[in-house]
Amino acid sequence: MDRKKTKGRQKIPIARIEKESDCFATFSKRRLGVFRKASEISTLCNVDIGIIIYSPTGKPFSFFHPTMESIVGRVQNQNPRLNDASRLLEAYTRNRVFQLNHMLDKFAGELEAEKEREKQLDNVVKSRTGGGGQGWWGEPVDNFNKEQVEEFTGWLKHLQTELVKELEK
Amino acid sequence: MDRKKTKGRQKIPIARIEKESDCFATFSKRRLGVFRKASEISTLCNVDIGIIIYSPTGKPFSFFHPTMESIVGRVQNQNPRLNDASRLLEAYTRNRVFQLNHMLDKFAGELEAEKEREKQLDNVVKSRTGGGGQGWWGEPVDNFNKEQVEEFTGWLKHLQTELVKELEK
DNA sequence: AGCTATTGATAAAA
DNA sequence: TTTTTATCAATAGCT
Repeated sequence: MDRKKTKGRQKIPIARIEKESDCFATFSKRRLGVFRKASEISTLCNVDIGIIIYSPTGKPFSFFHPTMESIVGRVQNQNPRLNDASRLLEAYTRNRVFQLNHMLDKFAGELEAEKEREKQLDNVVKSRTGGGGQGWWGEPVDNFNKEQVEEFTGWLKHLQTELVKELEK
Repeated sequence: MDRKKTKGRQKIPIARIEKESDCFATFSKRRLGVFRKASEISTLCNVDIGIIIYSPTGKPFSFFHPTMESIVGRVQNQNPRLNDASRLLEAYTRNRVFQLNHMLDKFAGELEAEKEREKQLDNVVKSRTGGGGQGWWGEPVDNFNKEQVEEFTGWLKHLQTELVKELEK
């Protein structure tokens, strides 16, 4: 007998999903769906797009094509004041690397591989935030947990977005 | 005979659509599709999302959630910009703690004393940022090199000062 | 994290 | 552009 294995996709109302586990599952699936759609339209029509979305737990996720700089850059051209915000963010990034290295040096200084890892971290940071890339999810990042990179870059992008929102008022 | 009226949807490669009219048509439809998906996920999961997309002709379109509510809420504040700067700083600090813990976890996981040190670091940072206290620049911290604290808080102060200067303009 | 039965999105045509 | 139709793609409910 061939009973159906599942009910398959069912129609749901577009309203708050109260059950937390369902909400998280839906968010995971649909977030990827939105990013995929964004990627497709940017490729099909050769247009730039940027998305920021916060998870139910408040964690920021983002998608930019080709780069965050290119998206935000256009806004900056219309608002000269934003250049200052950009400089701030750059300074923040530089200091952050310094800060992290310092912390690692203090708390993990005993590790032999530390120097190498610091270098890797530095490279990751540079490659994630530097201009001229092929888009943020071009090449995979070796030697580094992808989730961690997402968290980190997500935060940087989050900060810039907040600044943009603030200064656009 | 009932010949089909159209071929219906056909599979297409995700590659640049060269024909301009097709490209524009696809952009129109898919832009709405992306916005609809964004609206749905924000409703289903009660999350915030923002999208900026540029049309093939360079015209910007955007979708934000929430919209009205968040703006109205800010207007009610006396000094919304300073509050935003504070909020930024708080978010920065929270993320920084999270990030540092992750870094330590990743790069110094081998250390036996790691957990203890993480705890110490966490405590230090928490005492810097602790809610309802005298503010993050309060009293000095035990269990931590004074120089390091100064360096760290110095950077935070610097960031806040810069933000305030920027946002007060 | 995977699997299907369904619903939903959309390419082509008008 | 927007609508209709036929088909392809995304995903809700289960495991």
